Amino acid sequence: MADSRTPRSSDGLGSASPAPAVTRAAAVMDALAASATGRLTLSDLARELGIPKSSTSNLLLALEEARLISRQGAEFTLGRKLVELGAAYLSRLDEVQEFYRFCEQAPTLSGETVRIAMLDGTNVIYLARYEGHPAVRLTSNIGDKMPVSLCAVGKALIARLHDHDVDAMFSDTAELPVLTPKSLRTGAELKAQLRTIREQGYAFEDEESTTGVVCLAVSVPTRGAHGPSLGLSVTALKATYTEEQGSQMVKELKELARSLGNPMG
Amino acid sequence: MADSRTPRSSDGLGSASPAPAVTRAAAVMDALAASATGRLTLSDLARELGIPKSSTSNLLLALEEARLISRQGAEFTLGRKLVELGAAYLSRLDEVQEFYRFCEQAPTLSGETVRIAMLDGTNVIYLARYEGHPAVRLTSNIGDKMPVSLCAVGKALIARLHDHDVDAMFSDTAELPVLTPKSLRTGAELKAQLRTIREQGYAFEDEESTTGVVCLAVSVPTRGAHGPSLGLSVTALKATYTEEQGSQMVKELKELARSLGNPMG
DNA sequence: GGTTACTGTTCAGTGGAATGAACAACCTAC
DNA sequence: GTAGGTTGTTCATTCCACTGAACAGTAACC
Repeated sequence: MADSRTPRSSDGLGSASPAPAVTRAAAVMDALAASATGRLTLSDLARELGIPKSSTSNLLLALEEARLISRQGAEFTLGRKLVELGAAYLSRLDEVQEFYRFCEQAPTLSGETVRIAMLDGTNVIYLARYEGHPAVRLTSNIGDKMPVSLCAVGKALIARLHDHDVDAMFSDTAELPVLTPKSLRTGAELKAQLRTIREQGYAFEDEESTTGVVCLAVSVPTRGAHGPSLGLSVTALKATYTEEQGSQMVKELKELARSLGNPMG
Repeated sequence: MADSRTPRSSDGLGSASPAPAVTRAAAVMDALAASATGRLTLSDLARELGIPKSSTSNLLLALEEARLISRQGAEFTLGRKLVELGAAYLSRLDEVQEFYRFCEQAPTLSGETVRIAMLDGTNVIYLARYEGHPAVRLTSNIGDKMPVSLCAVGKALIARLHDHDVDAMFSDTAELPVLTPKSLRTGAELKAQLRTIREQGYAFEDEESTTGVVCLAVSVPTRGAHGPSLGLSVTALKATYTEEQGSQMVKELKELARSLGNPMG
């Protein structure tokens, strides 16, 4: 009862938003990004987002004109403009621009796959990858998302948050996504690891996302006050990995992180 | 007289648009992507786009909530969500997903820098890069844009268009952007090359974007009816480049292109 | 201190965009 | 063929988001 007055609050979107069309447009793109095939029809979108079909039609027309989405017959997909904009975002991240240059100066790392990733909610997004002498090529691509609990970079990045922020993301009993038998299962397990990570200054992943693969990661000091939270990781084969090699990698990762964290490093 | 009635047509945006807020939001992101520093204030944006400040404020609030832009003090930048969306777009392009795998099977190419790019208006956008044994590492990054007239891929891609489409993009006297003394200068010069490219089946770039560097490129047959126009290029040093090596590269590029063009190649 | 030129915010009035019912154009089905 | 399920489109009505002027807060200038 009570204030069932607001007719539009039926959708889950933020309550009194200033430019609802924009919020909805973003929801459309999210839905397309989240859908399995990346293709949805007008009716699909209208149903999923709880927007009247006629309004959805208008919305899609505007999005299409802006090339933020693309119409393919009766189906809609994300548009090319998004590649452009995403690239523009990355081109402004000096850390990414400098990443390749710095990787080459790290003797141990240069033989392995090094990646730089960004924290995004409870996921990390891989931004760039350096493969010195690709013995094993990872299947992961730039832009791929990975739950923080499943990878070393993810753990390194949330280890930097305050406890109550982590608590807000994961309750102790929260069920975490699982990819291998060694994947962490609960929020509590994850938080226990964070303590170790904070003490050591780096994170380790032991076949938690891919069997046969281990990872080391550190976080990059954030430049300025508002930049995204960035981290670096190295991937190695469990079969050939040694602690000795690991500590050398961590050392080099930390150097890289320091370089990237210092403007004009 | 007559229909000077529409008060809002003062901005250069498409006339009667259905969801103007969306069109404007896209314009905001474009402006941020185009600006030199990637940082603009509310007033900057309002002035540049010809939108009242109060409206701009609302727009920015909604964009920020959707994480399509990010506020940093008084300045706005593109938002992280754009990386996510751009990545989602690319992850649906099977050609890009398969690109790395196929590159490794090309013996000559595997020692060079191979790239896959997408046509976007009068520019190409580089989507992925493969560096087998990086003798020379290019400074270009994924997502970088390049005018079609300045690179082999660009020329290969517009060679595929009909003449009248090319004419619509470039008049004969159009002044093309110039990066080196060898850059093409006019639309007419460009169009003359297209004929050769169509005959040969590949495009060549002779130090037109970077002195000391040559490029070969072919276009990839478009899958389905609506996909983007994709092309492949190899980069080599002019100093070590031979015609013999070139014709081998073209052969392998064409094989790659054919593989990528065939679903489940 | 006063002036000017900015910044971004507030708020009431209003014009245009969102709405939903009715529509048309398909399909499959039995 | 008629019914039931789609699909996306159209259009008059109505309400809400946009507007613009007035506001407040800051910075630089003489």
